[in-house]
Amino acid sequence: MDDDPPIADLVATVARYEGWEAVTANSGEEALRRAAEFRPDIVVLDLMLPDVDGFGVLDRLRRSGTMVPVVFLTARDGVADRVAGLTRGGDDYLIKPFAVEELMARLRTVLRRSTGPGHQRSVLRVADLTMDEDTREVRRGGRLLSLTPTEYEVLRYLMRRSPTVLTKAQILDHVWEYGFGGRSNVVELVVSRLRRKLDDTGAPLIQTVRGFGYVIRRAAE
Amino acid sequence: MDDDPPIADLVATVARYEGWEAVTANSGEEALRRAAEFRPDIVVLDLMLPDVDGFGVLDRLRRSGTMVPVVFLTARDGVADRVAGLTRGGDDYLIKPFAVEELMARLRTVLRRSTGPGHQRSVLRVADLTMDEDTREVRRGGRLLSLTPTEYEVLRYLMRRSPTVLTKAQILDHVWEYGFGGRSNVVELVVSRLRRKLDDTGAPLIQTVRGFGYVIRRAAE
DNA sequence: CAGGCGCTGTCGATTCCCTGTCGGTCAACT
DNA sequence: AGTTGACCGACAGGGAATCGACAGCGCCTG
Repeated sequence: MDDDPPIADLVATVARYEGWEAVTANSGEEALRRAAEFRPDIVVLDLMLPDVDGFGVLDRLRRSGTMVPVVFLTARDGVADRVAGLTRGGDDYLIKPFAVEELMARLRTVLRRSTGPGHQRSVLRVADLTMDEDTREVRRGGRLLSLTPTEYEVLRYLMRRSPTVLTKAQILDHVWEYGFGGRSNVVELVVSRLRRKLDDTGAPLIQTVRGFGYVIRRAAE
Repeated sequence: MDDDPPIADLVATVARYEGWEAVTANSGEEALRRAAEFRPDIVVLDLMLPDVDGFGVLDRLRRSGTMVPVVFLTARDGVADRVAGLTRGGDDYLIKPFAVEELMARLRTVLRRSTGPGHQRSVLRVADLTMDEDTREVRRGGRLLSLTPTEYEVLRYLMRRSPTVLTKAQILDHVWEYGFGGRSNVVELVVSRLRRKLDDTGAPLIQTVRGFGYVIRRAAE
């Protein structure tokens, strides 16, 4: 549910890629109509709607009795503060421009805690490397690693998609904010820094596929 | 059970987040009906109902023979004094606007008193730090600390959710009253003050996850 | 009712760390 | 051996976190 098609499509595409069904709407009216018939498990609502008031949409959504969790999108200098208070219930919000993986991570988190009874932890694992998404602890063979936010995000994306090989462009598009200008070697750089921290102990985990991209997986035969 | 959907939703969402089941009602009639079929363990009743008399609801609830504990919500200049007389027997009340963590803490306390046989104490513990929610005593390795109300609430939230990493927005949304505008660094400040008191003795307990938020947990290896 | 005190939040200075750019070097494939 | 792609050291700009100083407020006390 969004205002400008690019963003809505972006979100829908990524969600579908994740294996979810997704429908989009270009106005508040349409959003409410489609939500009523589609019965979504989660709603992504852009509050910077040109014609409609995003909060109005939210109100009517709630008033119709649905408790579906909502994740809001908002511009930095927009209604960010008014939104802030809405994260209380387990709903969440992101400031545009955001990174696609960040959005998906938030959606997964909200879904996990809104549907499941207890908070079952989400722990990613590749070989002897583990990542706990609640505590943000990353361990290689038990040893705790200290990662910066960017390193953490890149590693999460690699682990989540493991053992798929990802191109640098894919990594850039998912982990950095959409519209990131830097056609540079940031990805290489972050991978390099990650390797230094990860492979400090044990065999190399992140492997280069020359001319294509990177994978994280147990060293191949 | 509430008047305006936002507050009712807020309460229900937070309760569900805690792992509880929750149903809401938009009128006194509906509240009584749903209470009869749902058989709740606890009722949150907003006394500032536009059409219905909150006390009437309470009376009829009691008249129907249920001893379910009730926690009231009321405006500051409302019927606070009349409510006070009703809070005997394990019930309680909050003045709006309240902080959600405060509400949840009260609900937990009332439930503990009403269902449990004896008053089993609720003591939170992280490493050598303990918090007794009955006596409000906080100790670091036996040494008693003197915390201000805000510090106490922030610490409780951090301890209760430990070892999950919480964003500043989460902390702000849960510990401060809903509708708190503060686009400021209050959270950072309170954490700073807490640290000075906590880490006075022993290793740092509240850790910064740069670019993300804070956790309280035993210092990592 | 004035004064004092403790609590809370704002402001701003400082420090530290993260991030991305540049460019030289190295490795791999042809 | 040449060419292309990958790696990573060094550096600088910017942003995040911390905390001292202070002001407003409410509460208690005299």
